[in-house]
Amino acid sequence: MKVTIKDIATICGVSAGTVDRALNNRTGISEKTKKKILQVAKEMNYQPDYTARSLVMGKTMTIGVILFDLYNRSFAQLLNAIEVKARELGYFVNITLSDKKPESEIDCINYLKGKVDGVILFSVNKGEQFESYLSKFDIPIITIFNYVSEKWEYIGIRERQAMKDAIDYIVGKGYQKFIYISPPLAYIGKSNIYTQEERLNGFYEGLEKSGIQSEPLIIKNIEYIEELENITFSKNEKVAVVCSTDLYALKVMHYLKKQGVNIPEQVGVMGFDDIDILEYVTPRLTTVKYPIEEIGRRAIESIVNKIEHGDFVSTPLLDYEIIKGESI
Amino acid sequence: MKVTIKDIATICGVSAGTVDRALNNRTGISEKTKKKILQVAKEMNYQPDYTARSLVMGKTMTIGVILFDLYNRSFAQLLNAIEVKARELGYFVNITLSDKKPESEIDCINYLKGKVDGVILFSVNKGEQFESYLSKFDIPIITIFNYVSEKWEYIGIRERQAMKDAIDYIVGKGYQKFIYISPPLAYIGKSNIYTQEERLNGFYEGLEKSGIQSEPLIIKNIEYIEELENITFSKNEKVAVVCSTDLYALKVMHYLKKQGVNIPEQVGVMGFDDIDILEYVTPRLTTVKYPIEEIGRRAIESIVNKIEHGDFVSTPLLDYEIIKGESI
DNA sequence: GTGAAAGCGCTAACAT
DNA sequence: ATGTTAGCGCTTTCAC
Repeated sequence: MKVTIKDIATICGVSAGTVDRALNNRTGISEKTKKKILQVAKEMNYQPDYTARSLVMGKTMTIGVILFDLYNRSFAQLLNAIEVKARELGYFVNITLSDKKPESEIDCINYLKGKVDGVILFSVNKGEQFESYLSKFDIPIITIFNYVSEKWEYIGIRERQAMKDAIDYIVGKGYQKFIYISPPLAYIGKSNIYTQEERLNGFYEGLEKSGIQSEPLIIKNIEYIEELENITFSKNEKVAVVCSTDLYALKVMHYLKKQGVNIPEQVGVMGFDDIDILEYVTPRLTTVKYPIEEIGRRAIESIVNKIEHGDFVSTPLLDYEIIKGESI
Repeated sequence: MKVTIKDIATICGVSAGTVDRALNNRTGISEKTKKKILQVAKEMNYQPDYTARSLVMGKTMTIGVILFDLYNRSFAQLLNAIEVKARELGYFVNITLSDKKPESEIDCINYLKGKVDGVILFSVNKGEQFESYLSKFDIPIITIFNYVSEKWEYIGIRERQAMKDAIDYIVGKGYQKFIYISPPLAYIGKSNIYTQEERLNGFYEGLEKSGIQSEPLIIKNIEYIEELENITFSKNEKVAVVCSTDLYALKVMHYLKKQGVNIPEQVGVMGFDDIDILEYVTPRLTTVKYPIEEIGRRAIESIVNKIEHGDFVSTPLLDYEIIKGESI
């Protein structure tokens, strides 16, 4: 049967309060009794009941995480980092998935309500209505990647600057014509696609800075490969296809290879994310790498600090690195 | 502030017991009072306190999951399925990662002790000692993928038969020489690599059935690419490189392409898992697909049934499908 | 049909 | 230094 604090108290001939003092390193107990209690507890293989502790302390020792799904390759790394860091600080993690549906995200929040001490939110919602909803939610929330507003603590990377630098790099390679692929942009105004918008902004800024004249083609269609099918890539044009995510870039490369187009001579391809499977793909995709695990760890640290000491640990936007592959 | 059952009781002029009856559809309450209570609860936006409920019911409504990491591409699908199904049945999911270290897996089990009502275990441990350890763990456990012993409920796929069929298929394509790559086999006897062993068994059975004479080369070295570097693939030999996991196969293809080896004419490559990124890789890898999400769902269903009604729902080994690509 | 009371295992405030 | 008591929010038993 389950060993409780009471059992130990009875055996040691002390009260439950004293056992509590011993078990939790509190003051007001003699070394002698403490030692004895600790030993008995160990012998009996005592395991504290976290539920009871939560109830009396009003804390669940759990952090909720809301993501839209787990299919983005980098989320595995993110969750790994979150899980490890949380455990290190004595917290559990409860992951919920919104499946990219704004309504479903609200469900997740409701679901976590009362079950967790804080929430790490990669939001697909935004807007006033959503914010007023979030405001009623009385536990700490930290947003990651998709910015909601200045009211909410945020951790992210310098997406805009990263894409701007990437364009700079590409122009340096002699590319003059640009195609930009980012299907999520179709959801502009409908859901929170902050990171995607920032990347696009960086793209424009990069073009401007480099003085590129020709108008870029922006593809927001999820059937972006079909859009490419309408384009004939002439031998001496050097078109750069900039993709807002590695997955799009991989699909584009796959298509181009099938068409017998030379990469990077004829068409260059650029990705963003540096997902781990790039290691297995030829040619090596040129992309932007950012410290996703760092984001996870910092999010946990910050929210735990908020829970325990009242303040978030604010983090500057994290830096990135351009991975120079062979695709552009 | 938080609304409790007591608040509602006071407002409605009834006792807490009655509120409980109304909120939880219990018998012994008049329609009238029930309706009123429900309405007040809604108006006040009452949210039950799951911690308190857990304490009194002795159940946490949480299922623990132990995996070694999240980097295997298919685990995202597995967890997605688990998460969704668990929520559907009213349970939370608490994921812990053992990082492939047997000691760390024990930590995970200890960690989950008392925090969950049941555990889904993808074990890296095995052996008598481990089993006696598991036996002391007094909540239901269901093992997936890596079989521990007949004492533990298990859900998996027909790995052996799948690999056997795959070999049959490959032989049918005219391949006569075989290389088998499976680095986890180096841990034989040290950790639980049941699925990998089964695949290897299937490989041997397949060769035997097909009457292949030439001895296969079995590579158990994690530096398997380096091993391949020592091999010269002649133009007219048709060597089949069978990999126990898609990730190895991708790396092998990547290497062969760099070497200018023709796939599948000169060397054929076979994978196992059908991870989603295969979609982006040329040539399309031939591989084995199995219903990983089904495993997740069934594991949850079975363990919840055990928790609530005392019995697991036993599941036959699940079936697979050979995905005929262009790599072999 | 409803109320009162006990108690889940633990912590914290107040006595001694 | 230690014991006593109350109570976290809920469920459940037993009266009425």
